[in-house]
Order: sequence, then C-alpha cells, then structure tokens
Amino acid sequence: MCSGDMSNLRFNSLINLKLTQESGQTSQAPWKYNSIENMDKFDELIYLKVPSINNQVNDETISLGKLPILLKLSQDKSNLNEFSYLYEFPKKVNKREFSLDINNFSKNEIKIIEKEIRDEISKIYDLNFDLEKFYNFLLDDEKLAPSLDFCNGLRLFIAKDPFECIISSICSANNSIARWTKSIDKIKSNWGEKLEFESGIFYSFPKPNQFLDFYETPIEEADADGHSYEIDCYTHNLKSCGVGYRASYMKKASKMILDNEVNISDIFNMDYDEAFDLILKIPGVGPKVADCILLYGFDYEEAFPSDVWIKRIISHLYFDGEEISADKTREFGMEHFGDYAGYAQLYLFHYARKSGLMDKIKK
DNA sequence: CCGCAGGTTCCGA
DNA sequence: TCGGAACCTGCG
Repeated sequence: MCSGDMSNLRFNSLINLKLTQESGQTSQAPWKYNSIENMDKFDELIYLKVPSINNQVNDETISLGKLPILLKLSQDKSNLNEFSYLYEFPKKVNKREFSLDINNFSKNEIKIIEKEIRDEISKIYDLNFDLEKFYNFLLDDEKLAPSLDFCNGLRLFIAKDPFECIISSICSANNSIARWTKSIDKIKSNWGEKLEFESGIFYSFPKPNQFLDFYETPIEEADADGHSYEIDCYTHNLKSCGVGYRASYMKKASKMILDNEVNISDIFNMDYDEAFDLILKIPGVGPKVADCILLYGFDYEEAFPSDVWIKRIISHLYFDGEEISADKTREFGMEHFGDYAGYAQLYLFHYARKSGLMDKIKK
C-alpha cells in the first residue's frame, strides 16, 4: 500500500532488535521475523489513534477511533546503533475493503501519525532508557558484569497493550514458551479482528468484553450449538486453544477489568506496591506473573519477576549455591538492584541461558 | 507409553 | 504460615 519515506524513519540508539525480540520476555507473543541477507526484519501490528478516515472504496468516511497500522522494523546486524522502520495501512479490515494511502491524509495529519508511530516504537523498545548508565551500574557488580558479553543492546520489550499483557502473562504461568505462544496465536485468529495488509494477514488481540462470551470448553460450545457436529469440530473455545485450566482465569480477569475492580489506567498512576497488591487479586496471577505484568505491561522497572530459573541463578551467584525461595529471590533482587531490578533480571536470565550456566545449575 | 516442566491454587498440617 | 499435591498440555 503505502508507507513512509524510509530515509526519515530511523532511530539512532543502541539496541539489538533481534535479541530484544527473542529473549523470551512474556509481554506478548513474538513478532513476525524475516531475515533478508544481512538484515533482521520484524513485522508487527500496532493501533494508533487517528482522525476520521476517508475510505475511498465505498466513498464513505469511517471513524475508527484507532487505526491498525503494520510496523516493519529492520536493523543491519553489523550496526546496533540504529534501525529503520516503515509503516503500512491495511487494505481490508474484517473482509471489508479498506483503501487508504498516504494521499488520504493532509501533511499535518501525516505528521501527527508519524509522531505517534515514533512514540509507540520508543515505548515498546524502551528507547528512553539509558543503557550506558545501566552498563556502568552493571560493571560495578562482579556477578552481573559478565552478562554484558551476551546482552549488549538488549532492552526491555514493553507490551503494546496492557490487557493483552495481562492475559498473555496468565497464559504463560506454568507453561512453556512454545505452547504459550501457540495459544495466544489461536486466540487471536479465532476472535481477533482480521486485518489484511500487503505484507500479510494479522489478527488483533480480542477485547475484555469478547472474553466474557468465549466458551471455555468444546462441550460448552457444542451444547450451545445443539451438538450438530462431532465434538472435535468445536474449536472456538479457550480449551481448544491449549490454555488448559487457565481458561477460567482469563475470563475472570477480563470480568474484573470490565467491572473496574482492576482499572488499567489507574494502575499506571499507582506506586509499585499498591499495583502489585491489586494485580495479585486476579485469579491465575501470583507473584511471578504479577511482576511480569507490572514490568512488561506497565513499565515498573523495579519489578524482579522470580521464576525457577532466576531463583537458581540468584542462588548460584549470590548465595553460594544455597537454595533460596522464590519469595526471597524477589526480595533480594528488588533490594540489590533497585530501579534496575527489571533490567538485572533480564540480563541475568539471558546471560545464564547463553553462557551455559543454566545447564550447570539445573539441579 | 510415561515422565517431566512450569506458577498458582488449594488443602491440610 | 508453610509444604506439597493437583492442575493442563506438549514435548522428548
């Protein structure tokens, strides 16, 4: 369709895009990845607020409120100090023709849209975080320092949407990355808005009110349908997405959010402890998932998500191998790393994975 | 076929 | 307040 002028759309900051995308951060399922020659490319959908849009196909004006936009990021592997990006408008939304190009917008509107895209990328990749300063902190800690050999340019990968992050994080609990990713993909393709771009088809993440209507099991779905087919034909239910017993948690979480028992915009204004206590009330959310949500969904960088691996790593590095509880690990991390806890957790985890430390401390 | 990984919940000391 | 079993699914 159309996209921006490549020469202007560029960031100059230290980041390793591929590393950041693929470091297993549980904020959202990974973006689409294509490697072209020496370039790493990532495609992903974001939503932006825009003014009303003139749909040229049916000659009507649509007020979407938010416009889905496909982002296409690329980075030359040999230069981690910059990356470029393009954006693309959809040609179909839920099978409706949707013709938009850059000429639909005034110069000023384009300026607004491109500014929003920039802000969004900056937020998602935490580009305002001062990595150099963090590296000074890191090098002062002899246990932490070796991680830099494996993590140069690694940044936090902040969720596009806090609700998606909450549901994804619930799904990630007691789960493997592979299964968790598949489940989220199925949820999106089952119920998300279908968006067709020149570069491919994407699905949005469903909204909280949609979750309330989802069937939990194939049986439930078949019952509602009068059992017209074999039971395994019923796939539009959460269990069939492979989420297991987390299905009811997801629905309850959505309900709490809709009922304002958990108010997403309030959380942004809370202090960490208050936000932590509130999020813990959501079923399926324990301390580890709560910290993931706060770190990746709400950018509370003082959170120190403590799973079994971080527990083992901290025990090994800082407690002479003596086994400490997940709770103790979390306390230690927050105490020891302060506002850098989230980054320290990220760097330690990736370092252990890449250095072979994980295999060594596996019980 | 079975064993295992993974965080939260729930149950019973 | 704590330890430990149960939970669901995919992978080896």
